Amino acid sequence: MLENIPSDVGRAEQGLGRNRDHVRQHNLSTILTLLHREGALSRSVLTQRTSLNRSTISDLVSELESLGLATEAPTVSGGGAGRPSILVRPSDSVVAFAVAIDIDAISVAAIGLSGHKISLKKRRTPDAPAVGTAVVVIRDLISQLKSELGAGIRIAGVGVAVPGQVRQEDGLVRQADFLNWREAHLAERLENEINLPVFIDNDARLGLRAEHEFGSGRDLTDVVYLIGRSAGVGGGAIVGGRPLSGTSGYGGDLGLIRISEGPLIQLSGHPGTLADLIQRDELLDATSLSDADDPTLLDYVRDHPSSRIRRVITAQVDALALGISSLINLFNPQAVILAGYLSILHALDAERLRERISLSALSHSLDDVHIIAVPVSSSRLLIGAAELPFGPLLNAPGVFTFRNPTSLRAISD
Amino acid sequence: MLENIPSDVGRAEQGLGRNRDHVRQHNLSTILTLLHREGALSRSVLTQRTSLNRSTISDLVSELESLGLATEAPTVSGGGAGRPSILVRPSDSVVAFAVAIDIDAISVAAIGLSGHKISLKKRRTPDAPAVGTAVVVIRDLISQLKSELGAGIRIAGVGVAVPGQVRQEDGLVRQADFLNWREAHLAERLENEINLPVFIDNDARLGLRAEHEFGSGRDLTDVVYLIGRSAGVGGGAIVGGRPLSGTSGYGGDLGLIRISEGPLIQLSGHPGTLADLIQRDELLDATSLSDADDPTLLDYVRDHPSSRIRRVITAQVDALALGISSLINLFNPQAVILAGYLSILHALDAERLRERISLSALSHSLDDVHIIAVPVSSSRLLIGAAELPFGPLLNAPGVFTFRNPTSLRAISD
DNA sequence: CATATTTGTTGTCTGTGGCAACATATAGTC
DNA sequence: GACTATATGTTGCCACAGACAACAAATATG
Repeated sequence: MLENIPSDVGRAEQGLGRNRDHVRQHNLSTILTLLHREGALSRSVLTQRTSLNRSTISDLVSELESLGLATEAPTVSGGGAGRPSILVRPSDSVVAFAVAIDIDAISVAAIGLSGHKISLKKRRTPDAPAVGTAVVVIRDLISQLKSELGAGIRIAGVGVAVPGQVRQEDGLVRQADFLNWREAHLAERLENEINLPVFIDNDARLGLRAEHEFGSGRDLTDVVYLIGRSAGVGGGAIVGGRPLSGTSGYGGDLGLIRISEGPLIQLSGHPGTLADLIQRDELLDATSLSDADDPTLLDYVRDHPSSRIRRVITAQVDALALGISSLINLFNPQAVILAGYLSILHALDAERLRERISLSALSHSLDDVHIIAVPVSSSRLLIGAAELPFGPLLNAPGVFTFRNPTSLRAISD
Repeated sequence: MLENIPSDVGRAEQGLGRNRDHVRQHNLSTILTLLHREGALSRSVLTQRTSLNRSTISDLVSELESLGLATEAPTVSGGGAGRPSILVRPSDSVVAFAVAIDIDAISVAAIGLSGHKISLKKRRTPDAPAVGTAVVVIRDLISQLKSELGAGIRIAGVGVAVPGQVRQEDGLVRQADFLNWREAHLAERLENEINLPVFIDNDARLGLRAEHEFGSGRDLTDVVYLIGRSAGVGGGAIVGGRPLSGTSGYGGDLGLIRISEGPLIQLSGHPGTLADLIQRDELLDATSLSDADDPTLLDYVRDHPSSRIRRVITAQVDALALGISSLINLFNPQAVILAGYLSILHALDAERLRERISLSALSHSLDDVHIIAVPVSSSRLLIGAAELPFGPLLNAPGVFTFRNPTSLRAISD
C-alpha cells in the first residue's frame, strides 16, 4: 500500500513533447505557484502576469477553487476606476509539515499553502538525536499539530531539513556529521510511520530556498547563499533561477569552497575550506560566554572589545571574503546572502569584508552583486522545508492526490 | 533597417502562461533540436522520444520540411519487422558561421544545421589582432565561405568564441586580456558589417557546449569543464542541464576557482587560482621546445623525462587536483571534462591526479563522477560557437526569420 | 445622475494534438 | 511465393484549451 517515495509528479516529464493536458497543467501550476509566492492576487493581476485571457483566468481559477486549492475573498475596491477585481488566495486548508532537525532540538511546523506558518512545536533533545529518536519525536509532534488543526485540513506532505548530505532521489541521509548519522533511511522510516510523502533536503539549501522564494532573494535568478549555523558553515546556490543540486543532491554546499591549500591529509573536516576556517566556536571561546545565540553573541562582542576577539573576527572576515570573491567569480550572482553566524561577521566588519572581496573578485562580476546579510530565523528554514512537499502539488495541481487522510487520523487516536 | 541585436526569440517568454501557439512552437522546437543533436532520426524514433502521437509527428515534420529546415531521406530498412520508418534529417542548406579568435589566428567555419562542419577558413595573424582587424578578417573569411557555399543557402547567423569575459545581453567583450581587448563592441561592429545576427561568448564555455551537446558530455545534466589553452585555463559548467552563465554571462569561469590564498594584492592575473597555478608555459620552459602544440608537447615530455619537468608536472597536477576536488564538492557533477593542455596533464599522471582528488573531495560526490580527458580540436570549439546563432532557430522554428539574404550577397561582389 | 473605465461572464470559434481505422511495407514461416 | 505478424505512415474526425467579442457589473469622477 505504501509507496516508497511519492512520484514527483511533473518534475521529470516522460516525453519531450507537449500536449493540451500539459498546457492546462502548466497554467494551473503557474497560477497556483504565483498565489503561493505572493500570498494573494486579484484576478486582473493574474491576467497581467500570465498574459492569458481574462476568460481563461476565470476558468482556471474556478478549477483551482473546485480542487479546494484556492478561495475567493470578496472583491477589494479602491484600486482606481473600474469594476474591482476579485481577490484570489491560496487555501490554507492545505498544509505541509515542516521539520527542522538540529543538534539540540527538533521543530515541526504546520505551514499553510500561502507560505505562512500556522503553528509550531519544538522539543529539545539532550544530545544530537539518533535516527529512531528523531522519527518518534517527529511523529508525535506531527500528531499533536494535526489534532490541533482539526478536520477538513488536507496535508500535502512532510519536508525535513537536515544538516548534512542528503540523496535527493530517495531522501537517504548519507552523512550528517553533527548528528552522527550515516546512511540514515529517515524518509523511508518516517513515511512508514505517518503515511505521508516525506521529502528531505539539506538545511542550508532549504534556507536558501525560503530566502529565494519569500525573502531577500526574491525574483533573483542567480544567488549565492552562505549560512553559519551550529552545525558549521553551509551554503547553496540558485543558478539560472533553479537550485544547484548536482546529480545526486550533494551539490551546492558552498561552505566547502577552498580558500587555502590546507594540510593535504584528509581529516575529519575539510581543511582549507570556508567551513573549516570559519568556526563560530572560535569566537565564542574568545568571549567569556559559555553558550549564546547569535544576537547575544553579537551584543557581547560589540560591548566587550578585545584584541583577541578582534583577531578572530578579522581572520574570519578575511577568510569569508576570499570565499565570497571566489564564489562571485564562479557564479556571477546578483546577490550573496549571508545568514546566521555569517551575518554577525558582516555586522561586525562589513567594510573590511567588502574591501577584501573587491581585492580578488572580477570587477565586472562585482558590479552585478549585492552583499546581503539576513538574520536566520528557524521559521525561515521551516518555510523552505515546507516547499519540498508543496513542490509536486504546485507543479501539477490538477493531478495531485492527497494521501489517504483516514489512516492519518488514526495516528492521533 | 538594422536591428541592434536580434531578439532572442523564445528565450525570455513574455508571460508565464502558455497557449496553443506555445505548444506548437515547443513541439517544433523539440523535434528540430532532437534532429540537430542526433543528426538524423526516423519518424518512429521521434514518436518514442517525444511521446507524441504518430499523426502529430507526421504533421510537425511536414511543417519543418515546408519551412526548409528538415528533409526526408528515403526509408531505411533492416530494422526488424514492420514498415520501415522514414528518416528525417536536418537540412544542411541552413548553416551558421562559427568564428574562433585566438592569439595567433582567426578561424571561421560554416556549420550545417546537422552540427557538422562544412568548410573552414583560417588566417594567421602576426600578433593578437585588434578589434578592427578582427572585424575585417572575419568579414572577408565569411564572404569567401559564402560564395563557396553558393545560392540556396540560408544563414542563421554568426557565433564568435572569444577568450575573455563577454556580456551576454549585447555581446560586449568586457575584457579579454590575452587579446588586449577592453569593452570591445565586437558584436555590434560585426553586425553592422555583415548584416547577420551576431552572438559572442566565452570560448571555454563554447567548448563545453560542444562537448555537452555533441561530445563526451552528452545527455549529462551536471558537468564541470576545464580547458587549458594558449590563453590560460578557462572553464564552464552545466548545472541541471543548462549552462552556468550568471547574471551577465561572466559566470562559470571555473579556472578562477581558488586553491590557495595567494598574495592578497590584486595583480594582473588572479593569484591563488587554478588559472594562476597551472601555466602551460612553465612546462614548455622546462623543455627545449620554443613553441609546440599540445600533441608535440606531450610527446616531447614523454620522451625526455627530467627532474625539472617532473617537478613542474607534479606541482600542476596537484594544483589541478585541488581545484577539481573543490569543484566536485560544489557541483556534484556526473563528469569532469579536461580539455586542451589539461588533458595532457591528465595523460602524464592520471593516477596521481585521481589520488589527490580523492583526498579532498566528498566521497559521496566522488562516487558519482567520471574524470574525462579530451583532446581539444578547434573544430569542437567552432561547433560550440555555431550553437549560438542556431539557438533562436531551434527555440522557435516556426517564427524564426532569416535575415535579408540579398544584402548579404552584395558583400561578396 | 451620467459617463468613463475596468473587470467578470457567457457563448462561440479556432487550432492543435489524440485517436481509430485503414493503407503500406518489411520480416519470418510454412 | 503466399500468408501472417508486426510496425509505421495516412486520413478524417473529435475533444478540449484558450482567444475573442459582446454584454453585464461595479467602481471613480464630474
